[in-house]
Amino acid sequence: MKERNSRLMAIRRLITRENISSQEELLSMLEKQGFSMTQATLSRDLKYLRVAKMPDSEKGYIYMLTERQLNDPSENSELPITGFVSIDFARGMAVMKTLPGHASSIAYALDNLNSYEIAGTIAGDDTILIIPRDGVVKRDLVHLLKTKMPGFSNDLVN
Amino acid sequence: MKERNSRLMAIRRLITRENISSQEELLSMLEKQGFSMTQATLSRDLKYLRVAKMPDSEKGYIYMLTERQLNDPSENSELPITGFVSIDFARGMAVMKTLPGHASSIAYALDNLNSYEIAGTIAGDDTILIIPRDGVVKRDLVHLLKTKMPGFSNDLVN
DNA sequence: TAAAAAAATGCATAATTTTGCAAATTAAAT
DNA sequence: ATTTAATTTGCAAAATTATGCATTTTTTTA
Repeated sequence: MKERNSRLMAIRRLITRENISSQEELLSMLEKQGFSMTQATLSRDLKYLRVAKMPDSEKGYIYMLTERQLNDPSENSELPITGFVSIDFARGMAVMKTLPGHASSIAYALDNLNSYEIAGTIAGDDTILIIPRDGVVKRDLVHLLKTKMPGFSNDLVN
Repeated sequence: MKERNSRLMAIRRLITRENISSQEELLSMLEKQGFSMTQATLSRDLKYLRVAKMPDSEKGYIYMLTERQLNDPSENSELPITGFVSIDFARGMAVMKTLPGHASSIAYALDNLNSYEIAGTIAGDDTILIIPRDGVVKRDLVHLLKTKMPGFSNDLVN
């Protein structure tokens, strides 16, 4: 149903933007946005969204998004990439190392994949910062690269 | 007290090694290890440790550690850096300002520290984005820079 | 080392979250 | 268009977690 989906989106949005410490609190925020539901449903939504509750120094406890999993089944479209060295994951982002001078061309190619997973890239001389969309995890990105990038091997993933 | 500390350690250990879904469950595990306490105390311990509870596909809900560990075994190896201006922290990352044109050389030097704390850097003309590894916090990075970068002062940290 | 301050803990209970079950709504199949 | 299967939801109650307060234990201070 459409209602449920937009509600789930709204929940994610609220959780990232506000520090919410209870389901009742979140519930009233949702109601202000026009959603009507019970706390029980919200509990199930949070479970579905894999939202975690963690201690917070100022608010006591707050909800926060954790990692997700999902992705597009569009496979193989080949991407001629040379100069790739290795890739690291940190801060929910990927740091790709390339041969000196190769960063921008590879970044350009990555951008042109127009893949959902990648929100954007920034290239230096031999390093590319890949910013994945919210909810996209390491595995999603590895999967993407594996299918789109000839010669990409797990051995190069740190 | 010593008891409390070893208990906190034990809790962290158990949480990383097992998938625990309730405080009662964790409590009985702790009792098997010789700790005696009530659920109330455990609740406070988890809060102190900033342990989050998140939905899990197999166990329903599980506890998990959030932030960090620290590090810094190797000290002082000096790094001749000039052109450094200031550093800011945001989004779990560091944004370093340099004199115009100095960014890439400093970034290069930082890369060559091959320090665990830094996953990678991206340099523009007078700005460097430093991406710390997961778990590495501001203090860790400041410590690293203080020990490796002559002339690095707290005054330059925003 | 006695006194004072701070920290930790248990108890009981409040607050919050999860869930079984039945009803309602939506999607699929005939 | 009906019937059937699947999904979603509310309700009420169970399960789980957090916390105020008094007490004990530990640490500091004089």
